[in-house]
Amino acid sequence: MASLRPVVTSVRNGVQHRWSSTLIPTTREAPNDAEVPSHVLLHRAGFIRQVGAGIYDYLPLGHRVINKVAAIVREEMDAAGATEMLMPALEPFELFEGTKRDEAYGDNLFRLKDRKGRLNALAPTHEEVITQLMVGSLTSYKQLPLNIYQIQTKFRDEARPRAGLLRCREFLMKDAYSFHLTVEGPGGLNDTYDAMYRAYTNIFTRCGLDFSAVEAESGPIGGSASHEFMVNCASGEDTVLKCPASGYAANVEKCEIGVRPAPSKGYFVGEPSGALEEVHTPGCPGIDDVCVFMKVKPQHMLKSVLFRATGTPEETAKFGHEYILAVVRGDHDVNEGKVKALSGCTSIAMADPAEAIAKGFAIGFVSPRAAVGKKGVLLLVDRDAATAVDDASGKAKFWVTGGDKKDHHVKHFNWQRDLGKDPLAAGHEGANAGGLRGGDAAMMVGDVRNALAGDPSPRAAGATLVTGRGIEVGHIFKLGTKYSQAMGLSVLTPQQKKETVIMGCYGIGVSRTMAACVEMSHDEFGIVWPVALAPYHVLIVLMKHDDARQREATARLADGLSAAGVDVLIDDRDERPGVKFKDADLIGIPLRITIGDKALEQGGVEYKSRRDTGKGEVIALDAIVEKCVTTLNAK
RNA sequence: CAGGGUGUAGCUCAGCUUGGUAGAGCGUCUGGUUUGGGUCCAGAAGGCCGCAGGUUCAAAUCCUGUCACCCUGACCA
Repeated sequence: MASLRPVVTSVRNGVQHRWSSTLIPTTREAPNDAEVPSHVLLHRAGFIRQVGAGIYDYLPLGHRVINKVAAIVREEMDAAGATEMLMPALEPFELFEGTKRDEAYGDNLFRLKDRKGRLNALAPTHEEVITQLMVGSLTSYKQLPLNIYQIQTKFRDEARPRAGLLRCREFLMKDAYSFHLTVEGPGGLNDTYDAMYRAYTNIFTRCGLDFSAVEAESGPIGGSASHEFMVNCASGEDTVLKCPASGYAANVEKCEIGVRPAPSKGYFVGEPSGALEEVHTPGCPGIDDVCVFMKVKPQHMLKSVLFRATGTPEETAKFGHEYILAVVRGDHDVNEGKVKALSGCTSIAMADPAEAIAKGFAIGFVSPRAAVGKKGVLLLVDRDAATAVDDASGKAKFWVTGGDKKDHHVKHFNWQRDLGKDPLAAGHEGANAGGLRGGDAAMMVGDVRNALAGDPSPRAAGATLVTGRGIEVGHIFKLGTKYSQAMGLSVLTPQQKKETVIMGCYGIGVSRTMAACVEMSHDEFGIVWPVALAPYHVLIVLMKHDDARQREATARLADGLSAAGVDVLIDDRDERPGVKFKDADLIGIPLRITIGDKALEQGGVEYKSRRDTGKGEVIALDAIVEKCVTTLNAK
C-alpha cells in the first residue's frame, strides 16, 4: 500500500480544484430580496446563500475569499507585533453587566438562557472577555505592551440587518486589544495605535481596495481617539468628508467645520422680513411637509431639536440644564456629538416626545422661543441659523419656524423681535464664556450641525470640504481605561505602585470586506476580484471535458501553475461554451485560460484577463505559466 | 420600534379582484440534436399555495390571528 502513504512536503503550491468536484451553484437570477450589487453577485456567483435575516452560508468560493482576507490580516498583524488567540463567542451575561454594556448595547446584544436558566450573551465584541483574562494574567509592567488579536464570528442583533453581507447579525471579524502602561512614549498606546494604523493601511492596500482612513467618533465602545477605514464606493452607507488641500478626512459624525464667517452685521442682528404671521399647517410636523405645504425652501426654516440630559441627577444638576434645544437651518442636520461638545453635557439623548409635550414643547412645531421662559433649557443656535440678514442678497432673512402649538408654524421670524428675550444681551457667564454672541448663560452660538460639501475645511484656510461615500471595513480606537478601570485591570510599575492599564482596540470586518470589495469592483457581467482576494487566480476553461488532448494540456498547465504557487480552478463541466464563459465572468477570477481546439492547433491556449474586454489572445503553451505569474505579480 | 411591501416548484413570477381540484419561464432529470458567449426538439420529475384558525357544499383566492423575509426611517464597534 505504498501509494497510500501520505506525502509530506514543505513546498507551498497553489491549489488545483475542479468545478465538478466543488460546490459553485451559479444562478441566472438573484433572489428578489437581494438588492445591493454585492448581495446579488455573491449570490448569483455561488459565494453565499442566505439562511435567515442577516445570516449567511459561506460556500466554497466565499470561504476561500474570507480566508484570503484573513491570511493578509494575520500576516500584517503578526508583522506589527500582535499575536493571535481565540476567545469564546458565548459568554456569561454578568460580564456585560459589569461594564454596563448590557445597557449600552441594548437589544443589539444577543441574550440566551442555558438549561439552568442562567443568562448568557453571544459576544458582539470582546473587551470584557479579554480584560478579564488579563486581570488574571497581567501583574507587572514588564509584561507590557501587549497586543492580542483573534479572528472570530461575532453576533449582533441588529435592529435591521440589510444589504447582504454589509450589515449582518452574524459576521466574521478580526478584533485586537492592546495593553499599555502609558499613552506616550515607547511601548505606549500611541505607538501601538500608530502601528495598527500602518498595519491597516498595509492590509487594505494588499487587498487591492480603494480606501480612505477617516477620523471617527468612538461610539458605544468608548474611548478618546478613533479612525475608520472606509472602502470608497458610491453605494456606501456612510458619508465621509475630505479636505483636498490638507488630506483631512472624517466621517459625518465627527467632521469639524472650519471657520464660518460671521454675518456681516453680527449674529441675530437685522430687521424683520415682515410681520410675524401664524400659519395653520395641519399634519405637517416635518420640515419636508411644511416646505411643500407652505412653498418655502428648507434653508429658510429653523429646525429645533430637543435633547434631554441623561446623566445622573448629580451630573445634571452640575450641568445646570435639563433640556437642550438645538436650532439649525432646515436644510441642515443636528450633530449630537457637537451638541454635547458645545453644551458641555456629555450624556444626552433625543427627548421623549410624550415627556417633552408634557413640559410644554409642541414636538414637531417647536421654535427657538420654546427655550425662553422655561427653567433648565439651554438654547444652542448653529451659526448658519443665528442670522437676521441674508448676506448673499443683502436683504432681511426670511425665517419660517414652529408655532409652538400643534399644527402651526410662523413666518417672518426675527431673532431680536420674536425670541422673547434679547439675544444680544451681555452677561457671558459659565459655559457660555466662549465669546460668541448668545445672550445669557442659557443661550450659545456655535457649530452644532453636520458638515456638508462646500463647508470650509478645518485644516486648510480657503479650502472647502468635499464628500464621498464609503463602507466601513476597519476601525481603530484608543480606549483608555474604560474597561481596565471597570474591571480592575492594573499592574505594578517600576515604582511598585498599582497603575490602571491603558487599552486600545482594533477591528476589521472580514466578511464585510469581501462584500465591500464586490461593491467597489464589479461590472455588468459579474465580480472583478483583485488578485489578492480572488478565490482562485486562474480559471482554466476546458472546452471539451472529454477530449484527451485538451485534458492533457489542461493537466500540464494546471500543474505548472500550481507549482508556481498559483491557485487554479478548472471548469471541467460538461456545459456549452456560452454557459462556461458567462459563469467565468460572473465569478470574476482574474485570469481566464481557455483550452480548445482552435488555439491548440496553433500550439497555444487562449489567455484573457477578467478586466479586458474581447476574446483574449493566443499564448504558446510553454509560455503561458510565466505569462500568468508575471501578470498576477504585477497586480 | 414606526411606516410600507412580499410569502405559490430550486430561482423569477402569474393565478387571488369575481371561491370550483395548481400554472409559465429558467433550472433539474431522460432521449435526441448542437458544440467558442446562457443551442434546439421531445418527454419527465418536482407544490401542506408560509403556518394556524374561521366562513363555505367547496379556500391559493374571502375573514382573523400568527410567523418569516424585504424596503424606508429610527438604530448602528
